[in-house]
Amino acid sequence: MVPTMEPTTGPAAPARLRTTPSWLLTQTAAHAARLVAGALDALDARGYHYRLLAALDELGPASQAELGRRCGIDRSDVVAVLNELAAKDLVRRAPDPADRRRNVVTLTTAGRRELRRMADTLDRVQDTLLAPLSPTDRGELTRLLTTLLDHHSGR
Amino acid sequence: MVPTMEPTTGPAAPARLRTTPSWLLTQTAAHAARLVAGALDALDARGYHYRLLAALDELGPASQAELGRRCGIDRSDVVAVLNELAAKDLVRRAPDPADRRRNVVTLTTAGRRELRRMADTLDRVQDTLLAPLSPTDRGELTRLLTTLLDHHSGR
DNA sequence: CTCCAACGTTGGTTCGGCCAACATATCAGG
DNA sequence: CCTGATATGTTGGCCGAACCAACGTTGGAG
Repeated sequence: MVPTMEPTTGPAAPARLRTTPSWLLTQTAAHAARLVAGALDALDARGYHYRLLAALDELGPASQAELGRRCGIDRSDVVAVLNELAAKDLVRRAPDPADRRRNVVTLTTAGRRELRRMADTLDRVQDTLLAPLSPTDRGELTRLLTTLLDHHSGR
Repeated sequence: MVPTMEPTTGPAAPARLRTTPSWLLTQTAAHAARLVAGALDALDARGYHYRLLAALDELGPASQAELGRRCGIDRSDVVAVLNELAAKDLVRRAPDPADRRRNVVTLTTAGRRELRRMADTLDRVQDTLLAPLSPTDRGELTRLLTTLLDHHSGR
């Protein structure tokens, strides 16, 4: 299930909070996460699933550690999510002959198809999320956030 | 304890993610949350504690439900956090004579002092967080996020 | 050959955000 | 006046994202 939380016209938050960037960031992110979760829920997926599928699509077959590093997901969490993806045959996991420590994770055809559905769904979510912003503002926001993200994730 | 996660120069994330606003938002928010949590941890506090103290300082004595509404914190969570704050004498909880369903929560002197410390700490965090942005950009970011937040929280 | 590093895996933890249920108290309508 | 809807505080849960420690296996560099 997924949170409902419709337009509950809440009273204004304290000014001290409303003017604190970190608060603005985490709150808007929370709203974004709600939208994403709600949309992915209909596809029986979560954020981690999409991230891994997207990475696999872009990188091609990769090890679990590599996937985790790319997506900012802990190795241990990658295991669990990959189990779920494999159970749905969206992904295949095979031992790497070249390095027997590794598993080579491969995107299946069904996986690629499912990724597409998720991507389409999420595209619509982005529009809902950014609804009040002009195209220019959307670009600005992306630029600013990218700058922050690059800065805070080791260059 | 608090997550460490220093500048682990991670490999670039998939482009599909890096260009998705909701992803940028949640990721930067995660970094922000780490910084905030780390800073507040030194004061033996969490985000919820700061939010409630800040709201109390701005609203004056208020009921728990009101506080929750203002801060976007669930009633049930307010109870727990208020217990912790009361245990440290940062806050006092008394039954409202005018409406016996309610508790009137009051900020103590120690509470006001502690709020100050937190606010100072968090001010420094904002600077760390926004380090790579010019003053102009910081303003822009604040503006954009505020717009989004207002839009998505019932006007 | 020996260590150390990397990998996958298991089994935890924390924090923010939720929901359901209940008892008590208030309040508005019949 | 009574009765039913509504608000409040409280308890006790749940979930997702993000972490961490530890273990056995495997690889590689010295």
